[in-house]
Amino acid sequence: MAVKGDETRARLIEAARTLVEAKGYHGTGLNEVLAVAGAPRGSLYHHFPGGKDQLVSEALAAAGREVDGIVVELAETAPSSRELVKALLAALADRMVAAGYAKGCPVATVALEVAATNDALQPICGDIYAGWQRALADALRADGHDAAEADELAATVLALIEGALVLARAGRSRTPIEQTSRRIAKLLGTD
Amino acid sequence: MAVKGDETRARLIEAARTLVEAKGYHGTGLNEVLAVAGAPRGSLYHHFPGGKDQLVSEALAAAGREVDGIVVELAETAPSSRELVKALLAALADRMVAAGYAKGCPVATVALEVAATNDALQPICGDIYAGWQRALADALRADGHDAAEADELAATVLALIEGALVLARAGRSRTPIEQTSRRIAKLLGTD
DNA sequence: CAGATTATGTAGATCGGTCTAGAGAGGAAC
DNA sequence: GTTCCTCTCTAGACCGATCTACATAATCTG
Repeated sequence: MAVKGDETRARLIEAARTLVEAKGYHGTGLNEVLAVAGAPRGSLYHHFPGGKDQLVSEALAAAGREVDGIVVELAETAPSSRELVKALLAALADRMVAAGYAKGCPVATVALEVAATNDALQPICGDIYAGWQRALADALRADGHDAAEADELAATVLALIEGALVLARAGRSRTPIEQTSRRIAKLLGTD
Repeated sequence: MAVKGDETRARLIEAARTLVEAKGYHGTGLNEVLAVAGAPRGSLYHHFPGGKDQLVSEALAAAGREVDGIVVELAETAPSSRELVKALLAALADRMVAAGYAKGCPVATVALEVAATNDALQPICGDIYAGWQRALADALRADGHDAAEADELAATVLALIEGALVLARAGRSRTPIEQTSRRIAKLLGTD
């Protein structure tokens, strides 16, 4: 039956997503994923014949979509892309603190770990970031920013967000995120 | 013979520094460190009785000082803190590409891996970032920036650098670094 | 019954860490 | 000057735990 199998599969992805965000690719063992998901070993290799890399790939993709969802939700009330970015930073900071600094950017840790060593996972991380940057550039263009500059500006804003999350987790403090958030206003528009 | 011991110790730190920057804390095995350093297992636990955590701690500290050195060197010719940051970004990009994207920020990967799980290493990562931020704030103040804003501005610039390195490694491209470098002018002063 | 999924068990490698033995360079004693 | 002692450091075997991956059997569903 498809239902039960899909549930197990979803639980495995969810567990992998959480653990990988907290401890990275190498820091997350399949035993721990299985324990958190409450699934037996056999199920893992049935649903993910590609092994750990396939599981982590799908977990990263799911995490990317989760952030997309947060953005979409925030976009409904944000009056401008500038306010959207500030709201996103606040939401990411809340999420990070609530998790005891076990959450930050769900892609960054793996991206750094595998950049030079895992040709299967590296492009996946790159694609997620590219998607975020594209969406950000679209929002900036829709907001009146110069079309030619939107791409560059989107990369800068994305870098600021990622960097702020790194500093915040390293120092176990949301201060860097708040500091960066205030400065982003100066970068995005003149009001 | 104190000399020979110090050499072995230094080789172990150097090997750990390189491997940890490339693959992170969990991704770096002591066997590999020993192989690269050409040292036997006994030497490791003689010089680092605290085990892996002590070795990585000292490797991170050494990496932090290496970046300090790069900054000091660049500062001799940079006419302003803004130009210094741009030169630093270019140097980091060169270093990253030359290493086949095995180098980026030597602290970031570990900082993300251990933020919520290793109480011995987390404060060390935090301290290194705090030191960089302090130096940056001093440079900004010396450059005429408002003293009250210097701290916040330093955090933002540091976040921008860290984020640019994450995006660059994730996409195996120096483009994000170049894009953010061009945008730094808008963040740092008005010329 | 057939096919999909779960449930274990286990293989083989590698992990971090510990232990003991020995190599080799000063310094002290005579 | 030679012997011997001591202390630092190297060398490598070894331990239990854990890792990813696979194999096989039991179970469930349509």
